[in-house]
Amino acid sequence: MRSVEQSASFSPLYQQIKELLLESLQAGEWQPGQPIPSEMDLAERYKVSQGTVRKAIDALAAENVVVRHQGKGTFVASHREDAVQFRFLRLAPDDGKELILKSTFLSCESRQADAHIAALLEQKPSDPVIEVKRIQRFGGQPTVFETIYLVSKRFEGISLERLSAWHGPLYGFYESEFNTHMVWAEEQIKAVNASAELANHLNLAPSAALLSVERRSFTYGNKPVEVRMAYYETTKLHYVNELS
Amino acid sequence: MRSVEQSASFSPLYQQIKELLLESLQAGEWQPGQPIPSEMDLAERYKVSQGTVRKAIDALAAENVVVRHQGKGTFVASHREDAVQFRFLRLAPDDGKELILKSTFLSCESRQADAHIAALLEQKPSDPVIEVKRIQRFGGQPTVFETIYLVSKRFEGISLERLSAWHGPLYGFYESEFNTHMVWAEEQIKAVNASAELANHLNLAPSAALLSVERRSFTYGNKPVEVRMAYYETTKLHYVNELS
DNA sequence: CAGTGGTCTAGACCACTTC
DNA sequence: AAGTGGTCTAGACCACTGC
Repeated sequence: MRSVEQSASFSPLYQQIKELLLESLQAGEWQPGQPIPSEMDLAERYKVSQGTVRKAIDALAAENVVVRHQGKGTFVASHREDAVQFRFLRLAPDDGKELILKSTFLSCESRQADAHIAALLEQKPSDPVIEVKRIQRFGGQPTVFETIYLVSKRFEGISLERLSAWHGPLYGFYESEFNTHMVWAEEQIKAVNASAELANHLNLAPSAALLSVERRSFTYGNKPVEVRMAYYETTKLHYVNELS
Repeated sequence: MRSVEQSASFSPLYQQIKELLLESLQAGEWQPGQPIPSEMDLAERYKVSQGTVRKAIDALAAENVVVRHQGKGTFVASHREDAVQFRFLRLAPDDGKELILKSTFLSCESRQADAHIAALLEQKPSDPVIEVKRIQRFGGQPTVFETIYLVSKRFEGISLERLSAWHGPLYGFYESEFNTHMVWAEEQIKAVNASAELANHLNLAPSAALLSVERRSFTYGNKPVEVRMAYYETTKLHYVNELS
């Protein structure tokens, strides 16, 4: 009864449906925040049972690609929604209060990527990348200094003005203005002593300990599109992680 | 047809089955590394369909409480298996090679918990706790200094000799010797400057930057049983995290 | 009330492991 | 060949949302 033939490496039907759904998402057929068709409609479209579509969507929901709402529908995940923020911003104040960061963008320039950044973004070393720098303040204190590298092709037209005019999480900005939704990211964390430049930016004694967080973010299809080199001043904040 | 009546706050059958399975695990009915009964047997036991048992086990597998092996059975998760190591040890060498740490235990004493530790372990401030200190070396260099606090009741008879005689991950030791399996943990990470004592232990210049990792680990039933205060020297290693 | 996702069942068949 | 988990189907019914 299965409508797709089996190959040497067996892939269950619901996996294939999942891939088809991902392709539609990648192609922009359904936009972040908007509903995808109902399970019944998709079952009809792909000529499989509702249960099989359900399993495909379950897998996408487990990966936070899609969000289910009983009685309403299934929606494409969006960074413009509050609940999603803390998946990518793993900082919390030590006193348990709410985290409020205030962003100031310092620069936004196109430059040739160095070999390391180019490799991380899967670009040719000669390709240009966009470099953005910003500071975030917590309770008035400069607390986070970030250098952000973006794949040029995807973010054409980005500027210091547009960044500064945006209020809200950066990933919401990418989504609204550049049609780019981040699906997941990997981080490498170290403790480092502040350089003279960093100490200056963050108003610290030189050699103060800072948390160094290198993040690489991926959009649909596991394409890396952003690399961040961040430094967190962690006397009043901490990075939170759950091992499960 | 459902064999359990509904209450004010609706809980689906498979959730209830999941809770029953967790109770059996907590009671030690099935031991880590050993198989639980087949889905058919469990369906018979709880008088539900195989599909419902399946959904309960799916949930437990998603939480890493249990591991499925097609054709063989479903097994209680164990820290004595290689694959599980990296869920709780999130360190990786910068050069991409394999991580090999060599443990040396420094002390193991019973002492009265201070208020903070007692609260984290959900003990009364007057209750005793066990305090263990150890150093881990990476490529000969002292790299990790840890102070570990354990709930006394669960770890009666622990000693420096027994700790030193064990080879392998500590969580495997807890499992084998004290019948205690860790299910999940939460970590709070900061960057700090090394104290004189730490600099001495880790053979560093004073005020070197160290990664401070405070971990609280939980066994079945979300009972906290271990707190760790660890310091990582991160010039050749980094902490890895995936945001998904 | 209709439409959505969520649960539960029963049965058939597939893939993998072990004997 | 027998037993395990894994897939797929079809149908019934439940819970939640919005008109």
